[in-house]
Amino acid sequence: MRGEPRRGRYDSDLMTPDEESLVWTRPAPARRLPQTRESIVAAAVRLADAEGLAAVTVRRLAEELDARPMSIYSYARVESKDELLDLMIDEVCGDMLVEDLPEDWRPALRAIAERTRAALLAHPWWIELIGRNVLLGPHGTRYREQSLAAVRTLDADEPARQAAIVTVQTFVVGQIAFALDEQGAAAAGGRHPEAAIRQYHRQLLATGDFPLLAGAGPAEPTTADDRDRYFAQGLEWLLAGISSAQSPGGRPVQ
Amino acid sequence: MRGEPRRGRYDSDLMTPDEESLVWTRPAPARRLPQTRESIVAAAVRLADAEGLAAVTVRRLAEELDARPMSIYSYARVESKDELLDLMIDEVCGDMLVEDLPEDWRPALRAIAERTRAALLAHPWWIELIGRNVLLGPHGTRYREQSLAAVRTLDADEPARQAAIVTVQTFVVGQIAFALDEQGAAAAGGRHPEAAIRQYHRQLLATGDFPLLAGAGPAEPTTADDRDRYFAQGLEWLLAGISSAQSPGGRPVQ
DNA sequence: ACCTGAACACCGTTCAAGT
DNA sequence: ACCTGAACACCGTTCAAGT
Repeated sequence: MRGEPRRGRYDSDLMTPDEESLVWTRPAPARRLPQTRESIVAAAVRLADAEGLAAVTVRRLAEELDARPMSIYSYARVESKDELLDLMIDEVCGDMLVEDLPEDWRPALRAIAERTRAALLAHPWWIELIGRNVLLGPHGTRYREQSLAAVRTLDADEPARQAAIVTVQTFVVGQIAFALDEQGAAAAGGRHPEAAIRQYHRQLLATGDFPLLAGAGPAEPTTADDRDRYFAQGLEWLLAGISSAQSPGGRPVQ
Repeated sequence: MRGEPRRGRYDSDLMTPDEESLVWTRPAPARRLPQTRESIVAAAVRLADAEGLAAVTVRRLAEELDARPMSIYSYARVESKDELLDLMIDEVCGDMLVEDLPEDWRPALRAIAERTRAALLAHPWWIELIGRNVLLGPHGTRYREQSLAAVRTLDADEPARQAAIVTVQTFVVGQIAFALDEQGAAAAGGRHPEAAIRQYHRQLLATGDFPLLAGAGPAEPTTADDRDRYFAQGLEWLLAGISSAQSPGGRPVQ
């Protein structure tokens, strides 16, 4: 399959006269198909998912794709690593889109919140990139359109509808941010040894300055289950609050 | 005032025979008082506030304090730059503490939310550091105690009280995150030229795939006023929702 | 024109040498 | 013991040279 009849000793420009090994004993001709932008962005996202944003360096990415560092720029046709990050951001925005958005604002907002949460949990590094106009790209734009569609049936004035969108987005991002914070860099290499944290915590409580924390017992780390519950609970509170903005129910709370 | 009688030509070990300038024409003897941990952390926070987290490098910080890079580690008694960031994080947590926390859960949570928001707007880089156990330090611990104190009067079961805390924290962080995102790196150097964004946006809308965005008119950038309103509105919705968790009013929404 | 090796100006941190 | 200069192994990116 792999082995083709060898035609001559030096007919390949990959072979030099002093090269003694037989062609088929060496790895495939390194036919580096030039990577596409998509394949590079996908590789970068995979890398970030697996090892965190810090692992995404131009050199490392090149290694991953069996290319030279500077080729990343050429192949993906980006002018800087920043632009590559922009592409990664928008890729994840694509994961935040809900397939069949319900008509009603309440299930629609709930669906968006849950879909967004799932995407962010799958790509936690996305949060770290906030502050870079994360909803600017094509998928991000579609996401904004989706949010507008979700609140169409919310019977409130335009500012209230906009506030509802922002509030829900905001809530999701905040939830994930704190969830990631609590599990800490624990996943990302365990910056602080668990034992050290516990001992320090005991030491602080021993001062007597934190009666309520002390009363709460030995700070159990929040479980994934807890976080699911907090998310569901908070979201329902939010939706309940927003529904009070409905015109029939009265003026927006203020 | 500055000039003191010159006592001799070489009596200072800062002066060498070939040094021709007069003592008082040169800057003060560079009496580098060894910096304290506090002064170093304060300088780092100032630097981050003024030029962003990226500007906080060991070398730059040393320059700022007229010290050698490696002295930062000695003076602040930190083992890595990561630990310095931990100190910076906790410093900001100190700014999130409310002086006189109201008794009632509702004004208490509102006060915490507003105080937290003010601190985060003053130190926007804090958000980027989430994921590092931001509430682990002494001030962070006090902040957690404060949150527990705030919900004491909330007549709901423990999980609901915890959810209320998480939800409010979460909301604030999310709000700031999106606010920073919208103003983008605009402040931080303007990654994307305003004109380019507008043109790209027009181009996307021209596809007809975004009827609601198109109908909303030329995407006005959100003003600080808008953000204040969204924050206030969202917070009230949230508090209204939480109040539905009060035992007399019925079981927590679900 | 497209691709890329070498080099540049950074970074955090190690380490051995200073005092 | 405390402090620090030089060096190391990185980083993103420039640039000139290759094809």
